[in-house]
Amino acid sequence: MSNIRTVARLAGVSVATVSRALAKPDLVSPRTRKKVLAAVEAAGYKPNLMAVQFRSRRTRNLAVLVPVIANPFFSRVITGIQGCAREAGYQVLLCNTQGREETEREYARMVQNFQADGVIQLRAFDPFADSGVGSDFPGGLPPLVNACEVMDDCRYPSVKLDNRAAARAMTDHLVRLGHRRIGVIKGPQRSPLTRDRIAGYRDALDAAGIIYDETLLCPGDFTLQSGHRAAGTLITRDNPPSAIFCENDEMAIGAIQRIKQGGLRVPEDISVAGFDDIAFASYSDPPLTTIAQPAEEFGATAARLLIDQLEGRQQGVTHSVLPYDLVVRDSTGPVR
Amino acid sequence: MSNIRTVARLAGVSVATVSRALAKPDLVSPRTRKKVLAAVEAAGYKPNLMAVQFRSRRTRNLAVLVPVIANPFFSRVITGIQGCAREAGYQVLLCNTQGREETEREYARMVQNFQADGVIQLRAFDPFADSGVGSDFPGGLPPLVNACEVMDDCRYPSVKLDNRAAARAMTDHLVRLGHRRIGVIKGPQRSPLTRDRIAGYRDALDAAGIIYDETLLCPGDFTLQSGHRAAGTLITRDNPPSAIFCENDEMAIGAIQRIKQGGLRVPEDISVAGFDDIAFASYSDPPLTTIAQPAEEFGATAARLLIDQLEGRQQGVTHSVLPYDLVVRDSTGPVR
DNA sequence: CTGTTAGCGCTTTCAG
DNA sequence: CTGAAAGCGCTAACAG
Repeated sequence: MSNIRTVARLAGVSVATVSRALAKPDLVSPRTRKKVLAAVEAAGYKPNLMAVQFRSRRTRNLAVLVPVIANPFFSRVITGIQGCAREAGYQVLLCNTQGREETEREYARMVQNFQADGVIQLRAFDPFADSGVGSDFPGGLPPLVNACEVMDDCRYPSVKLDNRAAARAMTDHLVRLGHRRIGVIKGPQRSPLTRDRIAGYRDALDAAGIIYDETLLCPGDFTLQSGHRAAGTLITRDNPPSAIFCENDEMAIGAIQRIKQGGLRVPEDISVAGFDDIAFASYSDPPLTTIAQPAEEFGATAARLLIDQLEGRQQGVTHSVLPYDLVVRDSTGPVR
Repeated sequence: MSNIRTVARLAGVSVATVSRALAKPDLVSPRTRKKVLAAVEAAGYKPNLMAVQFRSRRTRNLAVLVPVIANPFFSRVITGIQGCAREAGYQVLLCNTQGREETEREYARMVQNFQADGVIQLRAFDPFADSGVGSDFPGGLPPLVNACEVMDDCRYPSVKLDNRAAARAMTDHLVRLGHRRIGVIKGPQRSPLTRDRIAGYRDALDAAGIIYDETLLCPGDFTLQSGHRAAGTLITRDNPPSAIFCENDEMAIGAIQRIKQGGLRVPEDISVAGFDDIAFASYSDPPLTTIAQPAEEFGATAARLLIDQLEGRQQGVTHSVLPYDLVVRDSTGPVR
């Protein structure tokens, strides 16, 4: 394996010149540059990035903390992150955390260990809280961007949807169709997503003069199974809802299956709405009415924000809110 | 940021001793070890992994080349890789390649650049071919493991399914139900997966004395859309098939939608079978008959093989074949 | 514009 | 069992 010294010798210049010719071409005369490049070629030289990183104290790695990789929504977000990172010359270190705080803290430590330059956290949890870090970083703020599910009073740059407004828009849609008993299949209890979407749901109810009935809310955990189960609970109770708003598409798809198994039709007997607009949403039967989120853009924006911060191109903490889109398909219809 | 020298001073020992106390505790007396650990604590010392990696010439990073991250099957494979890597103290560098050879080559170069110790390739393409590498590595073989879609005569360790046998099992199942005109929605033309599955399909046909009719095969690209489109072609032709074998679940789900839109019922009018058994397969309507693959295990096995190779715990090139499982649900039924 | 020089933080011989 | 010393491959002052 040839190193920078080999190249220097071959080109008849110093190692510093080789380094410059490669990293900062305009600081070197065209002639020398050409010589160096030729020598690089001849030696089959590949810079040892480990050494480069070590010396320049930057890894160009971004650690991405994902609760569950195998989730179509997160997959899209990751795709967005990876695309933007690549363009900017960064790599993505994937960290599957299962939403465990200890695991998240451990991965976040990669920044202190110099394994990664920054962190993108896709969950509302601060892995640096009480870690005594902070003073080590400019502005006392570890290089983290919080995306998708964002902490309250987030001290980091963030990217999210206006979940409350989106949930309200969806509920309004159901109300306009005449529904007054609208069930909800919720996401994980402690998530701000869940709380905000419920708030939006209540906003719409209030505006329509419908009284809020807590017994219409069922817990879920964003899986197909939990949607299936929760729908079972809702449709077999006394006085079941005429519509169900699910906090993500997977649960909606699970719910639709359960409803049909109960001998009911969607949307004739009961309307079902989702959230996210994953690829499968338009292929469910019936195709799902849902809220489309720009998932790839979440990722790209988060990466952009983080990289700007890392490269000192950022003043202040930006909180970005991305637009949603109510997509009406066939799983919702007028109340009977 | 404290470094190893700070700790040495605090503990009243040399830096070498600190290094040993941390990396190879049994080479150091218990008393010294205790002193060092206390000093580490007091200084809030975190080893600079960049330096460690640089010095020891290992990154503990695995580069994973994925054609499309946003694909439920690959998501599961990645989950498996990441879990195994984490246990062994490795990180996963995610590389979304869109199946572009140039991008794959570029990412594979991370190994030569010392950004990653090894590569897991999920596609049947050798990113090191003709790169003149080889002599740099023990056994002349770059540290790569090929998983899921495996190259022919693969020179690397590999993990795959017996796709031919699996496709035959599925086709046999359809034949047993009385189907004799069985359409196929294929994967990408040049993929060994496609070729092997078609071979298995033909095996079953031959065994049943059914003549192979090439016009029953439709191209697809593993997306929902392509399944939808291809099914349209098949059901609107003269003498349409009574069953369709799709080379993955997404295309099957797309196909089912198209069939229903054509006013036909699944499986009464036409049976549909998939491949992969993604989570959505059991939630389609009707639930999909498919071939289950141990996706997470693909990932875990690939990671294990690669790490064994990296740590010199491997002699010879292992080719692992994982078991499939025919899962019969409701999308296939007897021919009318 | 280019060369000299001094390390980055750590691991690893090699002596003791 | 421990310390001294060398050096991994590269970058970044600093002089010229």
